[in-house]
Amino acid sequence: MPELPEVETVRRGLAPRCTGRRIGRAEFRRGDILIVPEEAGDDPARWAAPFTGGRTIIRVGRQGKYLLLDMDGDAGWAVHLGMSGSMVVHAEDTPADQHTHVILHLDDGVEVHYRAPRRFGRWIAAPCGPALSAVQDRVGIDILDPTLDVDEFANRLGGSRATIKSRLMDQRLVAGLGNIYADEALFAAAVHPMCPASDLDVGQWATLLRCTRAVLHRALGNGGTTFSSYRDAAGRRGGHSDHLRVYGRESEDCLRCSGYVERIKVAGRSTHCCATCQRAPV
DNA sequence: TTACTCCTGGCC
DNA sequence: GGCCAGGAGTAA
Repeated sequence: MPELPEVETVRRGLAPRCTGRRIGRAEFRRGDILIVPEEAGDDPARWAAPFTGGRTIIRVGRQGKYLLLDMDGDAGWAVHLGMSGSMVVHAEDTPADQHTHVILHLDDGVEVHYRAPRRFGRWIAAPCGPALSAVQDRVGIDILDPTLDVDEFANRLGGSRATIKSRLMDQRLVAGLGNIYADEALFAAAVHPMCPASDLDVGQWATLLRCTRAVLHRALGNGGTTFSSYRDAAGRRGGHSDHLRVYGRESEDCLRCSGYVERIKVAGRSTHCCATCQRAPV
């Protein structure tokens, strides 16, 4: 389940292989993952291929969970991996299975395969601007953006009685966290996931921001978390699964106190936390 | 704020 | 055979 560390790992793998390369041919093998301008009509894949082929990739960026492929001619793609997507660099003429929905054939023979078995991923076209312009209304400041300070973090997420976990996962407020790392961050900060966001005090906001970033950096250092399908740009699994401290550890001992990890539902998502050392809402 | 939808592989 | 996982959009 690609969240920020996984998407950033993919980006770091793709960038050196793709930046400055011309896309000789772009193969869009199915249209239903594409979000393109209305004038594309009912055959988005047919619109997307010439829009992409022949252009040069000038930057591979990321904001939150979106990969941003900027191309020359002021155009781009914001690519979301959904929960099972991968972007893998292959040699020329590598066979693709039925889950491979996009193949970019680069001018040096490299192929970039976008695979998304569960098809939750999307390619969102930016027809006349950088890739980010296609998604800027749905993705807020990246949680690792150094210009995001504690005050702004608290301003964005606080001011609502909604649970802190649902606020942390709202990509429009702060982008990058999904279900796994929201649980990990809240555990690290010893904040209960059901705590109303507006109840956090100044110290807790500071701790939460610091812990969230530490959790993400640690996961990045391990190449992300793989449970089943996630792969980096070289097709490798992530190594962080064994380092998770609370996610997926239902009824096991808490790693910080004498309590145990329980699994509850918060905002409709399965949530792992320690009811003993993560301060529960009053 | 909650519930449903999309989709498929993996598991019981 | 059915349920679960989950990001994000939408509907109730």
